[in-house]
Amino acid sequence: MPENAARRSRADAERNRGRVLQAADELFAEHGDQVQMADVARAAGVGVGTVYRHFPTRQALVEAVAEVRFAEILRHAREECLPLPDTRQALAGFLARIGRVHEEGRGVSSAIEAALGDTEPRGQIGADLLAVGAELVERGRSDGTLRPDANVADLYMIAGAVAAISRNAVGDWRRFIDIALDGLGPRP
Amino acid sequence: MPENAARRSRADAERNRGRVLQAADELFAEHGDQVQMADVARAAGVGVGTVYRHFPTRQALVEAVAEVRFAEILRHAREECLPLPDTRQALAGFLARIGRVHEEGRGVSSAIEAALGDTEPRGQIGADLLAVGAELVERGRSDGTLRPDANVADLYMIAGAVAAISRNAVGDWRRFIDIALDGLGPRP
DNA sequence: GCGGATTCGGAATCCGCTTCCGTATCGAGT
DNA sequence: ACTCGATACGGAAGCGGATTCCGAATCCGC
Repeated sequence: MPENAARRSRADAERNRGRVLQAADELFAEHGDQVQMADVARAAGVGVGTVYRHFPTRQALVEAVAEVRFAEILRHAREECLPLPDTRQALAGFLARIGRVHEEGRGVSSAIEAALGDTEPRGQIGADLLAVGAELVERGRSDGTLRPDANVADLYMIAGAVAAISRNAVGDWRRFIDIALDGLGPRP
Repeated sequence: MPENAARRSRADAERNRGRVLQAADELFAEHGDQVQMADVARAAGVGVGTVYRHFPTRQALVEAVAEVRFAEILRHAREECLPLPDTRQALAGFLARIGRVHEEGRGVSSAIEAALGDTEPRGQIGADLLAVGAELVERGRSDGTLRPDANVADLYMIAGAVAAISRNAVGDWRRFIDIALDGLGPRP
């Protein structure tokens, strides 16, 4: 079941792409930014040339790994958080997943920051995440979980903060989520 | 007035160190991470070898620049924030200075993050900043500006978040400061 | 003003990302 | 099943930037 026959005709190429991506994910997670392209190639059992065939640049590889992580965050948000009846819990669960992913994949995370200067995803997944966030914030505003002037940008900003805190192990990000959501709650 | 005669006997060395530091500060602030050691040397009017004599590594140079910025934050905190009678204003002013410094020196800031994986200072200045923060938090707890369980680690964490947000231009960090301080305020 | 110690300058070296191209493999058509 | 053009592979060479090295220049106590 080739995802797109016009784009990728050969099966071995697809398989190698997957191997490289997985090897990169694991190595980045374990050794962080200091992983070299040659290491990735060796771990994936291919030559450097092959790595570059699929990911034209080190940064592109890092982004591809990042996209996998963000896709997971999006899936979790849609399937686990949106259904929760308590909006506060939904928001906390969403942010907590971001914290956890960045904490576990600290290496990936810092590699992304180093490569992109920003930890948030772009493209389709980014847009979808924003949409889910907007929905949660809207719900929060109408059910009184959030103050009336709360908006997606606030959530986005807090998400970035959670990512930075967990990535750098600068403190207890779970506590931070509580503080931030209290701050975004209705004014007394 | 040699700061330490035993450590630095020759005056020209001291002068060159200063030139390099200043050139690096300006270049990092303007061009960010992409500045090369040779650029710094040229801008400072010295050879690369001289840069390396004073800062054994690119990272060491970045850290030295960072220390200058953090010293400025510390000075501001002590002289401008501590004297403020309103603790909330003092905390906001402290955090705002962090935001501003990171916003203006975005290049330095990301270079630091790239080099250290963390944006907070170490050593004496770091300890002093922590002490000032502790004093502010203590005041806030006793005068009711902050909730009873607030602690320095919370402030430290929020400071890290402000730094990350302003560095990455991920949102309005002034608004974030308000939200975070509301969250750290007394529970209703 | 002299001499040893210290610092300077920048060419040479090292290292990691990226490119290039001859070789190996795939798979559509027969 | 076999052939052939197209596609992908591997890894050596190219390149750019950080770091090292060492002879020349400069400083400072005497």
